[in-house]
This record gives sequence, structure tokens and C-alpha cells, in this order.
Amino acid sequence: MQLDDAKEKFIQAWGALGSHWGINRTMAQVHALLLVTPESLSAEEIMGSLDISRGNANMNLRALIDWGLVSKEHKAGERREYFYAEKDIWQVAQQVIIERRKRELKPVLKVLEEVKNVEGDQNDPEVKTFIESATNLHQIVSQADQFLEIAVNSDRNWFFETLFRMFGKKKQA
Amino acid sequence: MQLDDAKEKFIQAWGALGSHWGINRTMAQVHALLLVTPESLSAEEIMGSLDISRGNANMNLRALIDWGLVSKEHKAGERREYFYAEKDIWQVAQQVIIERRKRELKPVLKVLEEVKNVEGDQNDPEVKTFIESATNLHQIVSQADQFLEIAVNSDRNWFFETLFRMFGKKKQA
DNA sequence: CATAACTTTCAGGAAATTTTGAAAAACGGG
DNA sequence: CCCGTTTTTCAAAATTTCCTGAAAGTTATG
Repeated sequence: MQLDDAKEKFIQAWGALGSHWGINRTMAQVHALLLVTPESLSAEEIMGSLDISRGNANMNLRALIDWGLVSKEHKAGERREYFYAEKDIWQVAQQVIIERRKRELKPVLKVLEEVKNVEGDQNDPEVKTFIESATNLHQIVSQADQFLEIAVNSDRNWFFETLFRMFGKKKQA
Repeated sequence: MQLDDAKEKFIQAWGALGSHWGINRTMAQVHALLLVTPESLSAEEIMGSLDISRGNANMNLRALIDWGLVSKEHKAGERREYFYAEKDIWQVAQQVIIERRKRELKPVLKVLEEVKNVEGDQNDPEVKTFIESATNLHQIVSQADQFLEIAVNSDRNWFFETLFRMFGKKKQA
């Protein structure tokens, strides 16, 4: 496959994946483009490559910066800004985990803590089922959250080696 | 908090979380409602509780059945169908992992495998960066995929105990 | 400061997704 | 079979999300 086709395919795939994960298509595509581009790009170049408007490019670049996945760069003697993506994928993954824990897991944990203390008769099946579900859910979400916290504080190699040593690796990556 | 308020709050929170994870709000809400309800419910009752149309209820119930999170039940001597959710949250989580691996991780892994074999001069920074990013991404996604496969085949207690023993538990769940 | 180069904002429109409701299909007695 | 009941379908409407482009804002420089 030629580089341009591969890039195109990669950008499309990443965009599609993003849209299954609450990240909008264009944002994922801008990120993909920057990921596979060695040098940093101006807004103009990004608009051109992905055929999107100035406003759209700007919005999504800001969002990516907000997520800590993209940075601005100022080239000497140049007025315009250039953008580049963090290329170390483990760092990218960690960053995404940090943000999603903060934005989604924490709020839902808070609600689960609140509602699992509902008042009422434990013998009422309505109450009993509610408390059981809420408590179980809280436990699992909380355990997942803790695990992700570990991931976020780990070195990539150590993390996966430990993981697969522990559970017995299934097949070669 | 009263049971009804707690239910309401729980259903809203679960709906909001779902929408950050590519699952539509109503589907998550129907699931939440069934999760906290001890007995099974008819379409009619679900429509009433969540104030949604017949068609909408039907569509989302089918989708939930498709995901393996909800089942139909036929009560003796009754014509209409009743629905109930799997209450074991670990099973629910496993089911979600199974489906998302199949629907999202596998396709993206396939694309990454394809594109990382792009032809071209390794000394060309364009090609080099592309291959590096694609290869790295493939590695991490693949490792995550393998880890999730382990989770899907594990007993809940064994899984988390092993995990936290290995990495040192941070705090009590 | 004035200007040109660039960035940000945002109201309006386009597109995508979700929901509705009525009609058609399926089902199960009698 | 026929009929009343329940489920499914699907085109159109409503809603939500996303994108555009022009205008306003900012900033470096002569």
C-alpha cells in the first residue's frame, strides 16, 4: 500500500473508532493526521488535508490541546502556530485515561455512593435489588478506577510485563 | 434519599455515562431501569416509566438483547413479553467487553496490521513516522485486547485479587 | 500606532442521530 | 381460519451534534 492511501485509511479508521468512544470524528481525525506526520502542521495545512473549515480546525485543535494530546509550537521568525501530537502512544493512552477518569468515572462513582445509601426497608425487594445493583456497580467501577490509576502511574514495559507474567500471556503481540 | 429519587438519579447517571461511551442515552436508561427492578417488566411498563414511545422502547430492548444484557421472559398464561436484565455486574461487564472487542477493537487492529506494512523508503521521515506510529498503536491496542480477553475468561474475585496483589492495592474498594 | 497576519468566536445552517406513532406483521387462542 | 392482542417496522419529525464562514479579536512588527 502507498503511504498516502495508508494515511487515509488510518485517519478514517481512527475517526471511526473515536466516534464509538464519545470523541467526535473530526477531532480523532485531526489527531490521527498529526500522529502520522513527522513535522508540525499549521492550521492552514490541517484544514487543507482534512478538508474542514477554519473554525472547525481551530475548535478541535483546542479540544485536543485540552486533552493534552496535542501541543502548539512557535517557529522562529514565523507568526503562525504549528501543531504536533505526542507520538509516544503509551503517553497518549495514559493521558486519555487521566481525562476520562476525571470526566466520567469520578462523577458516576459519586452518584453511586450517594444512591447506594437509599433509605428504606431492606426486606422490600425493590429496595434490596436497588441497593445490591448500586453496590455491585460501585465496587466494580471503583476497582476498574483503581486499576486505571495504577496504569497511569506505570512505565509501559513494566506494566505489561507484570500483567502478562501474572496472568500468563496468551500469544505474542 | 427515597427509593424513587435514587432510582431516578441512578437512571440519569447511567444514561449520561452511556452517552460518553457510544451507547445511546435511552438504551442505557432502559438498562438501568431493568437493573434496579427486581421483577421483569413489560414493554408497556418500560414505556411508562421512562416516558418513551413504543417504537423506541422496542428498538432499544432489541439492542440490549443483542448486546446480551437483557433477556425476554414469557410468563405462563400471558401473551405479552417481559424483560429483565442480568444482575451480576461482573457478567454485564464481561458481556460489554466481549461485544466491544468484537465490534471495535478487532476492526481497528485489522486496519493497523494492514497499514503498518506500507511500502516506501524507511529513511523517508514521512514513512518512518507513519510506520512507527502505526506499529506502536498496534502493539498497545493488541496488548489491551489480550488483557481484556483474560478479563473475559476470569472469575471476578480471582481477577481483581490477582491484579491488586500484583500491583499493590492502593486503597480499599 | 497602524497594519497585516493570524486566531478565536459564534450565529446560523447542515448533518447525523434519535424518537415518534401509525401501520403492518406476527402470534395464539377459540 | 378469524379476531383481538402484542410486537415490529419504518417514514417522517424532533432533537442533538457538528460544521461553516464571516466578523471580531489578538499580536508581532515596522
